[in-house]
Amino acid sequence: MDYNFTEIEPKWQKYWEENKTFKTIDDFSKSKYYILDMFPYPSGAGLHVGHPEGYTATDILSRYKRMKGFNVLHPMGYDAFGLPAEQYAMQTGTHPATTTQKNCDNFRRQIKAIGLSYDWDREINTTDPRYFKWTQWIFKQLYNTWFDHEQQKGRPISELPVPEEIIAEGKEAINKYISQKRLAYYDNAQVWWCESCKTVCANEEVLTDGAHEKCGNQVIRKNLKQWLLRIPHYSERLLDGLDGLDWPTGIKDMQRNWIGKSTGADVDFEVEGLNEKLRVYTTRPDTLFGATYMVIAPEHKLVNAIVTEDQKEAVEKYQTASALKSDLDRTDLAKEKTGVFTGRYAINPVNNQPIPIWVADYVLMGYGTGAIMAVPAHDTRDFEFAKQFNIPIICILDPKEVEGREEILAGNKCWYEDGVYINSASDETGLKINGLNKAEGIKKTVEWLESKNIGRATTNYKLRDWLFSRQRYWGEPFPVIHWEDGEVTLVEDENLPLELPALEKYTPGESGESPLVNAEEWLIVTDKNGRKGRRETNTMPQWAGSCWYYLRYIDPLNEKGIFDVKKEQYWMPVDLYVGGAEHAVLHLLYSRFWHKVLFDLGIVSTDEPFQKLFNQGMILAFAYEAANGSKVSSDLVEEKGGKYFHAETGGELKQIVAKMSKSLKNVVNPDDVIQKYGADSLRLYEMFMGPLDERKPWAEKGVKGVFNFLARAYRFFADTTNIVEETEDKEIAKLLHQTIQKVEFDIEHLKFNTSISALMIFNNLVIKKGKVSKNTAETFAKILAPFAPHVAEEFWEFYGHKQTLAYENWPNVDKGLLVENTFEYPVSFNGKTRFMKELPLNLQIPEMERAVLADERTAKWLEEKQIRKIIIVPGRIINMVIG
RNA sequence: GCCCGGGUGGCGGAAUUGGUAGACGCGCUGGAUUCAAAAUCCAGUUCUGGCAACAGAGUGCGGGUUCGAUUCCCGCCCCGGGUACCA
Repeated sequence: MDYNFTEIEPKWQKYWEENKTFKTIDDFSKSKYYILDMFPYPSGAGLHVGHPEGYTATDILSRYKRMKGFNVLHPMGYDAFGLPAEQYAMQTGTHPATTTQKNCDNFRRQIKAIGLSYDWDREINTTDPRYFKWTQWIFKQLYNTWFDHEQQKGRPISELPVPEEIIAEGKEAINKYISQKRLAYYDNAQVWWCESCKTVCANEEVLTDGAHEKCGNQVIRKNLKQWLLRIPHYSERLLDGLDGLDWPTGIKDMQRNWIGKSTGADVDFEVEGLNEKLRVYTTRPDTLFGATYMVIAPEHKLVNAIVTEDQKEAVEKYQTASALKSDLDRTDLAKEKTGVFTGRYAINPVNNQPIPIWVADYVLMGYGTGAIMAVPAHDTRDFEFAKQFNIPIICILDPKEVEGREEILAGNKCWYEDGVYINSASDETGLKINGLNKAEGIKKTVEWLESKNIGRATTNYKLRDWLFSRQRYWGEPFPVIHWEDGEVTLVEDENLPLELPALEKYTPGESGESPLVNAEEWLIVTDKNGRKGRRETNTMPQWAGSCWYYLRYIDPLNEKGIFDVKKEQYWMPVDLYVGGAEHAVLHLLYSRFWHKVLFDLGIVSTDEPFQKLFNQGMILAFAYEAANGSKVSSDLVEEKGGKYFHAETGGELKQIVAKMSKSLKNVVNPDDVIQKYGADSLRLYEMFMGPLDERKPWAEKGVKGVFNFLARAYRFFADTTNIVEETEDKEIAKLLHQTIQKVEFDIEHLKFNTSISALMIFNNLVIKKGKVSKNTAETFAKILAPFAPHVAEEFWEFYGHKQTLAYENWPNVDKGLLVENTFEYPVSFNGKTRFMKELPLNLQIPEMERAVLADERTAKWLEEKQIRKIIIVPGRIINMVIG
């Protein structure tokens, strides 16, 4: 009986498809389980073996949960807007929709060949007008929502209270006021611009070295009219929500860092000879006594007022210079700090001392107030700056028993941890914190500031407004019209979706406009009064479609609404969401933001979308490196006796592990693996490689290993002569139930590698025994089914069943079979295991002691030694302390 | 620099969370089968010494706690990811 996977697998894939085996019914009486994969961008290259890693894991869990009686929602779709299809259109004139369609068809074919149990009737595609109609609809909700900070909740814009004085100013002022509150707004924004892609990018899409994440080109700053979303309003909610989620701590930490909450105080400083106050934000108001200078950002609006006549030239020169610098230059840590004295002094409110005001670009306009008080003794950046410009450094926090304390007290070393205040009291102002520690100092100083009305406790966040438009064709059009009189209106719901016009040319406008400006007929609109308007030519970023797709799977064909309310209440939240960690902050933060807005508006029933998140690790591949460190393409590598050589130069190469890449020619295509070993082997190997969340290299030899397991299992379990109608052998029965238990536990904990190992161990035993009862064989087929569903269905049919086993009950563990009467104890002397001794588990400790002492092997280890102590842990170990 | 992960045989990785380190798989060695090979089956395989029984060493490094540490604590080193003048 040969394991003929090329026959078995298409047979069952056809069966599942024809019988709609995995169609999900909205049966509200059953317990639900919503298990979601991050949907792919359908690239022209097709799947690589990294995709099926997460997909297989969720498929195993889905199949298992079905057998456990759950109603499982397990859908797939495509995040299909994106630049590659548009770039291809520019080169060839092929409509992006055509390219996208083709790529999706290929992805679907590849995914189906893996035997994944998706409900294909729920497939969605973000570029489908029936889908993006609702993306546009959500945009309208964002536009028509404001955030009530008091209630910490998004509310309809119609409920926004407008102050009397604004109403008095008239309609224009009211509209302006309202637009300042909308979660989506249109404004001039300093944005990142990629000259090669001819589009703006969100902060998050710019890498730390200033390169565009998508293309690697260096981005520049540009001022453009853009759509932005006020995600920072939801900072606190986004932070709070994390606590209740079952997510990897690393991802939660990354989101927390990204939101970047900090608490401190705003403090107002009088400026000498000027009727202006300089407001700073500090997290360390307690160190005010140590403030020896102040810094304002070069773009600060008070710079011109503060700078004195004789410093004017130098400051202006500095402002110009830093305006020209890219953000990369400004944030490059390697460089030295720069700055210029303004010539003017501020008054430190805690002791009325004048301190110089400097302009320096290490202070950023976009955070806090764009101005700081500098405490060089207790802040490393200020310390560096003060050293450079010979500004006094006054230590006000005694670190006490710390190495280098003298240096710190002398102001030669920076100290930013806790301590006891010194030099921190003023009779004149009444603030005295000497002797207190950091926490007490902060509290007392803030109270003092507030009582004098010169400062207040404040919270700041790093999170910025989300730049939500792109100068692209292949994205969702904004349902927005800009009228000639300046009014902005949204397209009526009944006129959604607003579809993309056909274009002849996909090249973007030079001035930074999207290709949509070329579609004149689409672009220009006239209302019933003859007023002319122009449609928004920007389109939404790719994040838009992926922000809410998990909601559409719930009711994908609904034409009347975004989804049915009852269905949403039944299926949400997503119970398990599996995907790559590269979406840790972007997609997952954006999604959570939209979801919370929809929740506040009463559209969805849960505050958070994804209850449990799991990140699969990246699949890497072997690559080869020459002696000089250069990488060698895999097709030029020859293996001889476990060593690797360059096919042309003959030089020995080192095997390394690297990301799969076209240039290294080490990309593995699942199609090839399936052709050679079958889908069940592909699935098994994806899971057997190692823990799901770890990065690990693909090794074809490993695929062979799991293939051997399936082939061995097939030869045994598909052979009638091995399957007998008898009561089961005791050893097999016991191991079978241990295996059920192990597999079940491991699936629940997403430890698929060890569950497969357990199945192998069982397989090895029955083959050794030579025969097995029919009942056992059927049970084995069931527990194998989530992992290798094709071959499991084949066994099931072979044992005479007419229906799929996809909905058979998961076998129960017979606990009675697992009870052990004896245990083989490792007997150790001083912690070193010396021999094994089997003892009944019901033996009392003194009896056990006697039994071990009576053992002749014990005597050997006791020669000339005394027993000091005997440690016995029933069911675990026996250890004798001798000496 | 800071925040997360992670370092275990020739390789991928196990270890019920303090109790026999190396499950399972790959590779390798020997044997069976075969004219031969592939496939398959059986045995062995952490390292060092020994024919063997056995002995010693061993989970990145150095300390510590413990009868007992891959697991807990302290101090380092290396690799991966994130972040970066956020006051």
